[in-house]
Amino acid sequence: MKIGYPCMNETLDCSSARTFRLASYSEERLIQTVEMNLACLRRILEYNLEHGLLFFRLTSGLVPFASHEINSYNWQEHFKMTFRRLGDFIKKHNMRISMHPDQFVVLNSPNQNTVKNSIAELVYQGSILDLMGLDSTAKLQIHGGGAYGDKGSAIHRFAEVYHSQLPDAVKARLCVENDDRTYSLQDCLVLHELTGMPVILDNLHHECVNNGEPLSEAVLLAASTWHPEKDGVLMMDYSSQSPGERKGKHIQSIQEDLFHDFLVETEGTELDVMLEIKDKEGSARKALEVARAMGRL
DNA sequence: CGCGGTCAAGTGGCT
DNA sequence: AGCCACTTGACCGCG
Repeated sequence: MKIGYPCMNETLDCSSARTFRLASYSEERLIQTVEMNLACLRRILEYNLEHGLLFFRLTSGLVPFASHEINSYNWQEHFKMTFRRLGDFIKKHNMRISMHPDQFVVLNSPNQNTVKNSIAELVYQGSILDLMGLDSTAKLQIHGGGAYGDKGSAIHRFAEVYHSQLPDAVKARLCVENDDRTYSLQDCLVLHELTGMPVILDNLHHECVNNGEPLSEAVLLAASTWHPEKDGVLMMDYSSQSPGERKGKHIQSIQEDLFHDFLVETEGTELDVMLEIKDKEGSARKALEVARAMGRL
């Protein structure tokens, strides 16, 4: 089992998601920013290695405006070697990588322009992983999208876009994750049937929206959608509810007893865990200790 | 130099 | 009807 955290490191004094306003766009600014972002990413990966954190989610902000029409610069070529070196480091240390395109990526939107922009964003994020030379076990995780008052047809529209419009390079990496209000695990399993995409399970979202499956059963169902060679082992997002706050809100810092219970419930299934917890690597390191003490690493 | 309004993009639940 | 949260705040103009 690999344990990790998303996007940013709070210990280090750098960000790999620096950006700028569209109004300030220039090629020079773009190059400068990407350079800083990738340098910071390198430091984060080194930190992670040093602390045994072998799962990491890359921020989608590595290359600002990468899928925006204003950006016609060939940053792929310009940063080719830097990406390759990052990828070599990742592979050398057997790290697992994911990316999570944000809420604007909606493949089943009735708005064709939204779909077009979504695909461009997926192509961009996939190309990061391609430039790093990572295989298809490095994943892009998205949600089902909107329901538009008729989730059944929204699901089928998703599948149709998947088959008719997505490049193979994206399809090879795409996964669907259950969300906290619309697409349950069961809905994601239908999407899996229609497309072959593996299903990422988020335990907190599953608490919010489910069809009565206990977590232990949900984990088995999700794991069955992962092809061991092509996809790697099941990825899960782990969090717990922030007490007294809006349903689905992530907790500030890991509660070790709950994480312990989670590991008990998932016993017997191989999985990599992404900790979606506010204090990032702090909680990830605590989780590592819990897992270590239980002999799960 | 610190604060606060705003930032490329969509959706649905809550107040 | 408008606000807010979402995998992650960061930028930038203003005082």
